[in-house]
Amino acid sequence: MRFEAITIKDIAKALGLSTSTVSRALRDSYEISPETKEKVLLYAKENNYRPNPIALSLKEKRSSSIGVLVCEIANSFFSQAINGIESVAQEKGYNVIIVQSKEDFEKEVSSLQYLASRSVDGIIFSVSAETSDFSHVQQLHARGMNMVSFDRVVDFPDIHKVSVDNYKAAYEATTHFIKNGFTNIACIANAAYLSITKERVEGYTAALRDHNIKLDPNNIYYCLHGGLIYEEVADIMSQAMKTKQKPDAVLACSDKITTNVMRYCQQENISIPKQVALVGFSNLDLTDLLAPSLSVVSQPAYEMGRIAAELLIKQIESKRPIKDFEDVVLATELHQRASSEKRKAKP
Amino acid sequence: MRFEAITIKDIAKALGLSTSTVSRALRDSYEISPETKEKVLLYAKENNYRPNPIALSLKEKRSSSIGVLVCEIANSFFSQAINGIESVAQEKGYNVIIVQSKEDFEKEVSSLQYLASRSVDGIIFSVSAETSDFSHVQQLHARGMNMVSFDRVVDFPDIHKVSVDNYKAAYEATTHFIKNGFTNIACIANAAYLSITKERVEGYTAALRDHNIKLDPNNIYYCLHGGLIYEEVADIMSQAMKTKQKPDAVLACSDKITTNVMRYCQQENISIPKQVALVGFSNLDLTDLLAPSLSVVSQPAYEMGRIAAELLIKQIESKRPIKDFEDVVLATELHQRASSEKRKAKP
DNA sequence: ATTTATACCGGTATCGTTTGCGTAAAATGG
DNA sequence: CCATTTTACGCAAACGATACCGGTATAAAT
Repeated sequence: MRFEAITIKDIAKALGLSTSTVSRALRDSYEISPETKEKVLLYAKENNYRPNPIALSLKEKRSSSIGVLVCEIANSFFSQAINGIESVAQEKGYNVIIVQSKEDFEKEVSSLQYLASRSVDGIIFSVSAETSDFSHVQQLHARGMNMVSFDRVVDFPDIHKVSVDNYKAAYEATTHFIKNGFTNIACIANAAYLSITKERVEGYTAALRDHNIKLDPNNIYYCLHGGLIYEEVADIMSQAMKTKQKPDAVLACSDKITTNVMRYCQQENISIPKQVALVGFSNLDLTDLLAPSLSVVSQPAYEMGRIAAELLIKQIESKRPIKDFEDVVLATELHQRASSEKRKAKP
Repeated sequence: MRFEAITIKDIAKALGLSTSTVSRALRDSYEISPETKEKVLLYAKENNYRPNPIALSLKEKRSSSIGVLVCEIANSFFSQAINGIESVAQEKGYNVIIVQSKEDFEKEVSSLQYLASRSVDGIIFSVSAETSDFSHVQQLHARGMNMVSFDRVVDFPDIHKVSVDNYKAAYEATTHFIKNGFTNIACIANAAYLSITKERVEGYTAALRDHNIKLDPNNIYYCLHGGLIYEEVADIMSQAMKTKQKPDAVLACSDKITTNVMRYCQQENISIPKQVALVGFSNLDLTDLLAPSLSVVSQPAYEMGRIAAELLIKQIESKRPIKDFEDVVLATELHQRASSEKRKAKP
């Protein structure tokens, strides 16, 4: 079955005009008499005429759609970001095509290829945890695709970037731990290649250094698959809890890692924050309702999505190539809650 | 800036052939000599040729894209469902365009209009909480748009429907309350017009009846805006807690309502389940980590998305109009946790 | 009376691809 | 060696909309 819409030809035939006249009448050209315009407009309205966007795309060589690559839609951070992207896109008459990498490198490559082959006008992307080689992205970019790097940013030049101050976020979270009396702080980070991982680990180590705490490199753990699967995080936690100097606090560097750490502690009857304190990166809106209420670093996901979409669309619609590329860095928020509370008297 | 891709014309020019020959060679037509085919295929591969989907769409009168209308992306149920839809779409070569109604009727109408004007091949939709008049949907459907009704289904004929057994879900949840000794059970439902609301309220009332508990109509509350905003739920809760016979249990009939009820109880220092027990519809994957761990009715969102997408694509690709429309009803799962635990001795 | 201006509108190419039809050259048959 | 078939390719139309390039009719100016 097919959905048949009225075309400019139908109008022309019905009114005994040529297609060009109808087209001009619809676009309110000065060359068309008021009477003809009125007739055409009336007929178009009555028959609910909409210009065929596909024909327009072919002619204008643009599709009025933007692609979004994220690792997973069903993730609070990304769904909020997509929300922001979608809201801007809708305002500007673009539609949004979403693809997921599932933190898988192959799927990321094919997804980007897919977006390009669907001739999107531009792409907003956050690379997968498995991605250490960015050449597929760079190639697309070099071939002229409009792209905005987002969240997990890439560091090649001439590209807009939208991210948060991950260094500061991790620094503040770590400092918060230290101020509350925790000193043996483990850091469970995402895959090592990711920008966010590097920055967060740097913030973590800097905070330790600035507070004269010796860094134990073994206290830093990496999730090669982004902590998407529970076992990855559980293994790390069990490994960490078996070390001689058990960590007394854990900084979980992603949404999934955070919830999986919590789940692990619950299953293993590890009390938070008594045995292990926890601060996690998360954008869920009910972390305050968890047991214990969870200290989180939250990111302005919706805002990031909006900004990324605005930058991309501006670039798409720009007549000449953009020269000045922005590197937007937003602030995170640290919410201090029970999961990282200062310990009561401990001799 | 623009992303320029190679076309069939470029190949033709480069190889001194006509476009039709190239086209046929690429489609492996028997009319083309093996040598020519090889030349064309090689050149195409080397230059990474991809057929322009927009030109194809124009010719074939199909866009290979499907629209999805949900009330909100950043909602665990819908993001999981979208995940399912996207996975099927990707397999079958479709892309997914997502629009949100934000539970707003006007936005729903314009979003559907938008999808139609973007010439999607079909639409999977869940109506907004504010929608009581379905004529905009019905019109689109009558004009030949392929549509699958999903989650909040509409009841007009000749349309595929994918939903869960909401009646049974609410019946089981209510029965669970009763078995655990709760008798004055409030039901906070979504907007009254929605199919899910009707079915859930019916399941709730049936369970009461079957256990010889008199139904107090005042114990049923409706959220006109789907509980999207906190105040809507908070008002209902404060109203409920002011009644002479305070409810001892609350059945929260949507994701947002559930978390907002929890938030209200926390802010007002109402102990769950001591003062009020709670069972909520939710698809979050950390309800077991909440304080108290939350009893939930969860829906197979991913599976629902997959089925809806499969039905829709089958319908799109069907040569003749579909006669048999399916009404897929999946089962929910009731997870019994602390928030609805039986009370200890109470004289 | 001839030119010029203006108002209004049509023809046609174009975007990239597919496809029915036409046809030259090669191959086959007698 | 001629007639017929087969092979292998090109031409052109079509999808819907736009825009350049025209053209005609009427009216005004020379």
